[in-house]
Amino acid sequence: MPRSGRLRADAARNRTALLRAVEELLAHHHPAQISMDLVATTAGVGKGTVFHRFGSRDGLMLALVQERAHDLGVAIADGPPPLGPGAPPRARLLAFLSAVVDLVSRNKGLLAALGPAIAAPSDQGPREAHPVYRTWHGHIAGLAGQERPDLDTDMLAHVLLASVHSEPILEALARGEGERLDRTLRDLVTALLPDGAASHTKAESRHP
Amino acid sequence: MPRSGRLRADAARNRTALLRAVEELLAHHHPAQISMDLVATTAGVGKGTVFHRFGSRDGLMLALVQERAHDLGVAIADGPPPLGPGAPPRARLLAFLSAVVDLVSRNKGLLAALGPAIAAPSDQGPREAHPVYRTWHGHIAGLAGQERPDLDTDMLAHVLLASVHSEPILEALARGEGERLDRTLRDLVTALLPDGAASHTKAESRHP
DNA sequence: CATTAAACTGACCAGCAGTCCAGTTGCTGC
DNA sequence: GCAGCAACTGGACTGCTGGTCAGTTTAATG
Repeated sequence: MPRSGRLRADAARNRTALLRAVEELLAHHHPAQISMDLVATTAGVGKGTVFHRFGSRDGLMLALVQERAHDLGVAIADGPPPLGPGAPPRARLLAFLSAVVDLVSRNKGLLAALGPAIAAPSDQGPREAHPVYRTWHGHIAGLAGQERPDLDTDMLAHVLLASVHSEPILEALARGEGERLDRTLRDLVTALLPDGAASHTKAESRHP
Repeated sequence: MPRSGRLRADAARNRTALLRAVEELLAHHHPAQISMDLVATTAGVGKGTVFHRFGSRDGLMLALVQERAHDLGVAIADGPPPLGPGAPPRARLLAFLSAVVDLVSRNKGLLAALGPAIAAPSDQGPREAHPVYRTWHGHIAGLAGQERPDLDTDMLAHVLLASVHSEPILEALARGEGERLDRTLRDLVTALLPDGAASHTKAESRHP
């Protein structure tokens, strides 16, 4: 898997063709029955090309997820409130969770693709969660920690994110019931971070 | 996969040998690298026997999970409070969540085994969640609904259960950090179901 | 247009879940 | 006790998968 320098014209074309192919296949088939051969054929390239570019099945899925998550990443870093900086943590958190639910809802297969990729390739030691998960997790934990530094916000963030990995919930999302999940997460967060929870308006978070 | 009538002596012996084998393999290896061939060899039987008894890889995993979950199932149906009937819903819910976290913690691979089995074998329509998940989900939703019938407790139960399916959380559990998860779930539930939440002591839940 | 490194390809490999059936074995009625 | 049979057993076999590689093509550069 070549480093991300400038891609040759044909390479770039094939790269996007492959991502588009996965995207489409994921919309109509369950991830488990999408073979790399099928992806390659759909994209109109040889199978070797897939592995030359993405290294592995997980690499391909990861690339797709990163592409889809890119906009949201920009929005929380630089965008306008309440998603971006400026709004109070609780509002930002609620906005972020809504955005994630929305993102996942609109892309049925997105997290189904992410799921396997977040798991172990083999049984090496500590395992690295992939960048998208890390970013989302850090964002949630950070915001929650500003309002409730007394909680284990690290674990809390994992719990909240877990909901978009669960099969039954992904099914519900596929059925268009994203609103229900959004509402439930909202209820949870508002119950946990009541309106004036922060001890200081200008939050001074403690980093343990 | 034969119906669950009385098993012949040798069949019963092989059945438990196979379950023990999976159990042990799951303790030392990642689920993805446990082949049915390996399971059969470890148990000292032929591969055909595995499929004759359990039908499929998922069937085998499911059987193991059911065995492990059996005691808990009995405890919530007939056992003493707070796990069993008799205690107020909130206390039962907290006790149940602790028990689940405990169960999963003590069996690293248990939910890792359950994970794939809960997913789609192919892309048939509605998909059946397996019995253990259904039971757990129904229990949580029922208890929560008694205290807060205004909430979408069905979705809430999915969200709470999702935490024991998440890879990062399973890792944490494997590292012995079950207490952290237990605490976090506790915080969530107590925030959501405050002490005297139920409008009626004898709850009358609404089934949508 | 010549050169070169990058990119492409599809035959190939090892390993997997699941099938199949010929041979074996525990059970049951007599 | 034993005969007969259904249930059980095992391991060779199949079809498919993710991943590899040596040989070929092609975009970029001066």
